[in-house]
Amino acid sequence: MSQRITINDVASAAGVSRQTVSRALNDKGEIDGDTKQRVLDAAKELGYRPSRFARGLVRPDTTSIGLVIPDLLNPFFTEVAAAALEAARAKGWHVVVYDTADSVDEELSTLQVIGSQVDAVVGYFNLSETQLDQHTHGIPVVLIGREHHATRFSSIRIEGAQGVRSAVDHLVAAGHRRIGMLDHAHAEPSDKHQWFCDAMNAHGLSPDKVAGAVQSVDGGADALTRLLKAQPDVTAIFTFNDIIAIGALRAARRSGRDLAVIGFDGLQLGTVVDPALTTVALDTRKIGALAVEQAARLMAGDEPLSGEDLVVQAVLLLRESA
Amino acid sequence: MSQRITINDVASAAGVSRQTVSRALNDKGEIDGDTKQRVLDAAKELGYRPSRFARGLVRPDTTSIGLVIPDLLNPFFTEVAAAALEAARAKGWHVVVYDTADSVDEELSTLQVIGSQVDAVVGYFNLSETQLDQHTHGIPVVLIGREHHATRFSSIRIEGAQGVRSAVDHLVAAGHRRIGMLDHAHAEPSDKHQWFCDAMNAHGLSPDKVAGAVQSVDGGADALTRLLKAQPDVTAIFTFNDIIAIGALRAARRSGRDLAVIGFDGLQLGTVVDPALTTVALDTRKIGALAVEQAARLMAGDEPLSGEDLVVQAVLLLRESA
DNA sequence: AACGCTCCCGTGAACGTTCACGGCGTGGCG
DNA sequence: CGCCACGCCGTGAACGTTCACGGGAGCGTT
Repeated sequence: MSQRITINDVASAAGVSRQTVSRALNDKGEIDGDTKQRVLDAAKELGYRPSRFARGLVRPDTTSIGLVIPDLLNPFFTEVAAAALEAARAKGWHVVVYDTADSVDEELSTLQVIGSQVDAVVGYFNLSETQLDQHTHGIPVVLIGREHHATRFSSIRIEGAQGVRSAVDHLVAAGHRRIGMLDHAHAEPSDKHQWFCDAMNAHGLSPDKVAGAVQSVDGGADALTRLLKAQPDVTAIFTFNDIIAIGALRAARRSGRDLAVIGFDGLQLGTVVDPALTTVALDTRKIGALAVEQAARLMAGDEPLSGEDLVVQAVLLLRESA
Repeated sequence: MSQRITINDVASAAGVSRQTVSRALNDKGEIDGDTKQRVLDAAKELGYRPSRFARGLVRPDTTSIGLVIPDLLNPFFTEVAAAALEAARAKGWHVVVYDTADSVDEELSTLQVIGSQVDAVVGYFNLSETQLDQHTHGIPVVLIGREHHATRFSSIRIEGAQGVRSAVDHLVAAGHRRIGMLDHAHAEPSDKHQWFCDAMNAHGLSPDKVAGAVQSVDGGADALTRLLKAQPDVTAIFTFNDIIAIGALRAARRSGRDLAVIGFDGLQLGTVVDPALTTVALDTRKIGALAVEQAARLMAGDEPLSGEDLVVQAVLLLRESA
């Protein structure tokens, strides 16, 4: 029936041996021109396709890593993914991409199947470390934006306190005193909110004008109008991410208000809106490259990067919106 | 030295046989609880990691496809990729993503290495079919937005004439007569330019107001100012893609001009700008899903999709910019 | 004529895992 | 006591390819 066509089938069809077929297909030399052509014809005729597994077994020269992303359509993750892809290509690696839709179930089912396909995993997870450990079949794991404990794991740390501080400094220097924030809509406040509070306190300002926003453009617009209704005297805002900031920007312009806006992420996207978005930027290329580099060290058993080498600093990126 | 740790190493370390180790690691049953734990400990101790090749050889149950994209940072391709990822996940497939940076060299080097890693290839190529045939090691290939000839290949066709026609109809109905176009900057005009000309001619309008634009926001802004300088009486424009359209929109607003703009692609991104971009939309989800489905049929040897089932129709998507 | 070299080509072995089978001990039942 | 069933474990074989080696034919040189 639908048996697989092996190199032996091609060999007997062409009247030669395995090895000769192998030589013909891999441009090895030590083969006559005519025989080579005959073998190639036979292979095409039979629809022969070498088994990547058998080849990988005997010549284990290709490594591939899994890249786990919560939502590829979110431009931030797209940028990280593109950076990781580029870094991996430079090493000659293959990257298998998984989109978990920010769901723990999807993460689990991804992990289930990932172990037997890749040599290391890099990305974003909501799963607990215990669960990661359990389902990951012993391969190296690099967590982005999250702490780790087991030695098999490693993590890229995102450090934003200074960047947010600069943003608030900038707003204060421009004369703003009543500065609000649009945080995410989850139950517990984000890291960014904490950084914002610290920065405000350092200026003796009270960080009490906060609203939660769904992570979308409309969510940002919505949250801004709510915040403005409750706190009409706000003159500037800082947001959880650029997407929300863009929504806020739109809402402000539509209501004819002059409002300074600073986002977070540093997306390219921020340059297409008008005014271009001032933002606390993360170097997504660095994040991707670091993650891949760290995976490389973990796999090779080299001294892994650590401490300061593994943190990505957020920095204020001045454009037009503040 | 840096020899690979095999199942046999674990076996002798735990004082059992291969098979028992295999059972322990795969939750197979037929194994004592204590022995299982001992094996697991030994495996962790040694840092054992099963070879995906050996496993794949004996149990060939996982299929994976290659997705080749010219530029992941271009939101259009991101959307296609996300759709393909989703469709593949539904089938339990793995997707290896390659970004070729729109370069023929990168396409070649990608192909070089792709054959031994995936069971089918889906995506965008500039390479000639002969070259594809040569470097693709006999695996099925699905070309997006491009014709094919060999039977091993298949292609998803993008049909935009009607959509562009609707766009021009819409502009004409709104009273516009002097309608320009911002095409891409390549030597030969694009398909979209042809469609545009046909639509204009159908209205007895002359499609002579055309400028070439680099595919970026700035490129679009730039091209628009050039076009407006040469043709000051233009009241509406159609663009090669949404990115260019967004640039044009910005340039128009900054110069205080009231200009109707219609883009092409239907990106989500078009909703974040203000005014939201009216555009001739392509169903990226359908493109991705179709490509994966077709790859599935090719691999299974089933009757492949053909004719009308393989075309994606562009349709006018009215938002605010026209 | 013997030797060596080059050009082709074929044969065992190995890669690391799982499958199919068989075996051994223990306990229960007739 | 004999038999079978069951739980646990080990041994050959197989998956499909490449590597290392060996060998024969043809030709030129000594």
